[in-house]
Amino acid sequence: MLHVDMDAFYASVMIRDRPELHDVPVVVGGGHRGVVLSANYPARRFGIRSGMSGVEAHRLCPDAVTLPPDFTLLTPVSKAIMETFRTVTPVVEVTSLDEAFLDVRGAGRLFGSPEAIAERLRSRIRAEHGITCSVGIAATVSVAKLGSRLAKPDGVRVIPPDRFVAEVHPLDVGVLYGVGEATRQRLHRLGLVTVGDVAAIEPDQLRRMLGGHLGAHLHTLVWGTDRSELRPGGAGVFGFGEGEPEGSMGSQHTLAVDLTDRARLHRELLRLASRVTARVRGAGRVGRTVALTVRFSDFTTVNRSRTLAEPTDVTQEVYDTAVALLDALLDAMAPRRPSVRLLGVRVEGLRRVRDGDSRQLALGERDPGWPDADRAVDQAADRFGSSAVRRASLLTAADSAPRPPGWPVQAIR
DNA sequence: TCTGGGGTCCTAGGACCC
DNA sequence: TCTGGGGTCCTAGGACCC
Repeated sequence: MLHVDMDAFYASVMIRDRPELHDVPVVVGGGHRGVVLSANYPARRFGIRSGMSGVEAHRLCPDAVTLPPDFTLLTPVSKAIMETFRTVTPVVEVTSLDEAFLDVRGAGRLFGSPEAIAERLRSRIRAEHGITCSVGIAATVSVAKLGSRLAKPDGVRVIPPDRFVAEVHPLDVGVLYGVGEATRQRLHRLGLVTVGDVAAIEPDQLRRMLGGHLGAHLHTLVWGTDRSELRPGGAGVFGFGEGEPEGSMGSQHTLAVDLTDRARLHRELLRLASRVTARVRGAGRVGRTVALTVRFSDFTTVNRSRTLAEPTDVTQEVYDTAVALLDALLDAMAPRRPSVRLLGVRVEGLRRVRDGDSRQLALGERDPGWPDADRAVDQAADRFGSSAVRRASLLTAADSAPRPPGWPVQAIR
């Protein structure tokens, strides 16, 4: 099993063709109210890490160059790299734009040892894309993942089963794939600091201490015996695979300023619902549950959801449901008028559209016009770009400027 | 001028049915 | 009249990942 992880992927790709930025600190993401997505190694020398707030990064290194992520650049590079992986094995589990697990057990005859395969992939990626990556080699997913982390940057680390205890048991439990900050704190409070400390606990006791699933899972992690079979295709980073879905699609946005005004919040919900349902339709899916996320200024976050009688991909239905959920939430909090920092809309319980769905969707008590309006919006977006068509209620003053001939009409309601 | 946006999975309680 | 389990669906929250 190989885990291949690009080094500072977003930053590396964004500055690849800009040599003047190679040796200066570069931060991708961050900015106004955002967090750092990626930082190159010069920036990391100042203590900048991904996940940190943009403000914090700026404090650590005011001279760093900040770039927004350009997915028209990043996505093709990612896809090409994943295709390179598939030249050595068909069993590739893609977990994000910049990392994947490879089952190379069947590739030995053609390509040699896992170490040889790792070096082969690393040199191809360096030659074809001008970026480096790190590889972990082990028997299971979590150990391979740990290996690539320990190998960074630009290295390879093998952790064979017979060296697992010696190499991993002395480390902090937080290094394990699946042990985040909350679980790490919980274990530390129980006096379990290293991986070895947790390994010394009987599985039954671990389950009693932490709950059935987490206890059992943790026991496999501390002995390096978690899963060794991959799920080819992965988590649908580039869209769904062929299997029946389950799953969800959502969109959320931190507002430029916190808002209390309902009309403006509703407008934001319309923007989010439009974006989400366009993706749902584009994937040929419908979903039954609409979920709303609201983060308030004090950073408390609540979720409200409603399951519809029939699955939908109709913008108006998702929007109406999200508005109802938000209004009910805010009404329940009255007379306080909490200010909202972030809104999110998600469609859950997705499944593939079946024959006859579209007719069903257009009948019954539903407004028959909306699916047609959605289709028109999708077609115009295909031709002119997603910013070409918006509800009139989302137009700003700048949008009323004259348009070039042939530019599509914008108003739908 | 603290703390993004895209997801998955698990837990737990209540409703409802058998 | 009281007592009971199991299963499924829905909702809310939380942990985790990149």
